[in-house]
Amino acid sequence: MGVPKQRWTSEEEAALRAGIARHGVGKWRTILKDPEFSSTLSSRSNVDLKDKWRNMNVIVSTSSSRDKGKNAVKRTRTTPKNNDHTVAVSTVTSDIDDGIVDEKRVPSVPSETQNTSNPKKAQSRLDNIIMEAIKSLNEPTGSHRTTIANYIEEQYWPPSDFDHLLSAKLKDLATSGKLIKVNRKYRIAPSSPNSEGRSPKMLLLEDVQRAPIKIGNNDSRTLTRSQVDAELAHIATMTAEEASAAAARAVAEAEAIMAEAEAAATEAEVAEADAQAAQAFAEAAFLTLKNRNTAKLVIVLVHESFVISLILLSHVEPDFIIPSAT
DNA sequence: TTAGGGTTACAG
DNA sequence: CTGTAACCCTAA
Repeated sequence: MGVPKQRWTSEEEAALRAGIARHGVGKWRTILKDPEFSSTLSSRSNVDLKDKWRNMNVIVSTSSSRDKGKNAVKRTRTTPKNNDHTVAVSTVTSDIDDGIVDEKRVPSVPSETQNTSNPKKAQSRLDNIIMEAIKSLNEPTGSHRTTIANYIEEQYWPPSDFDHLLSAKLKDLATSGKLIKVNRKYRIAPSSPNSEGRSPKMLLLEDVQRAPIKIGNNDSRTLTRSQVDAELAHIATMTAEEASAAAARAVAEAEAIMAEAEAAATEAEVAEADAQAAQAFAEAAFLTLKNRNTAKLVIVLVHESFVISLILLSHVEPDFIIPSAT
């Protein structure tokens, strides 16, 4: 028929992103009904939104596979060893004031002191986040620092000194040629040296130092609502800095635990072990965070890799979700 | 209505 | 031919 394929325009993509930021992932119908986006997305159905979002989140398996060998590997498959942990996320609560996004990813930014053991992927996570932000903003003339900061604040949970870090990083990236600065606006350099190694929206918890952490493998089942509430109450009294520091430590420990779980899974080399390890990891991670007085924790398990998302907000309803794998 | 698998159209 | 993005189908 006359409409071969309706390619998504950047306006539509922006509307979708904004809609998701406002209503959350999965609320396609809601987004569509929002007068704010209904106009630009008038020619799209809720299913279209879902599909588009899926496409935008496709895990880019860092190509490098189309050389001479024929890698018939699915792109969603990550190699068991030294692989990356895709952090995606989802969840949310919404009753907070407007402007608060439901979906946040947690960058382990607070401690920018971890690149001592990996000169290869020298890029820090913040760098990746910045690149992603600029890419997502997709402004033809580049984006202002404030715009970038705003985007990151919506997508992640920035540390208190984030603005300062951002400025430093932007300057650094511009100096190193990864970004081009024009009239106070930053844009991705055309031939970015690492144009291959970036996954659009994945944050990686990577190469964690193995730590002697023991996974409490018992009946530490899902915590009850009241337990979480109690923790929450405690959190409410914490200062942003305290919570921030606690979260940073929690993330570090969670990463270590993840390394453990991953090792276990590798040894067992069985899908089932995968699930078990993931389960153990989830429980351990949660306990760790619980002890750290984290306000809100959301753990999502996915079949192929362990996906963990930690959300720290001081005054929101706690969510605790552990969908089963497979 | 949504999530996920499958199919088709298009570009490189 | 292959990979990607839009679109379709259907179970839950």
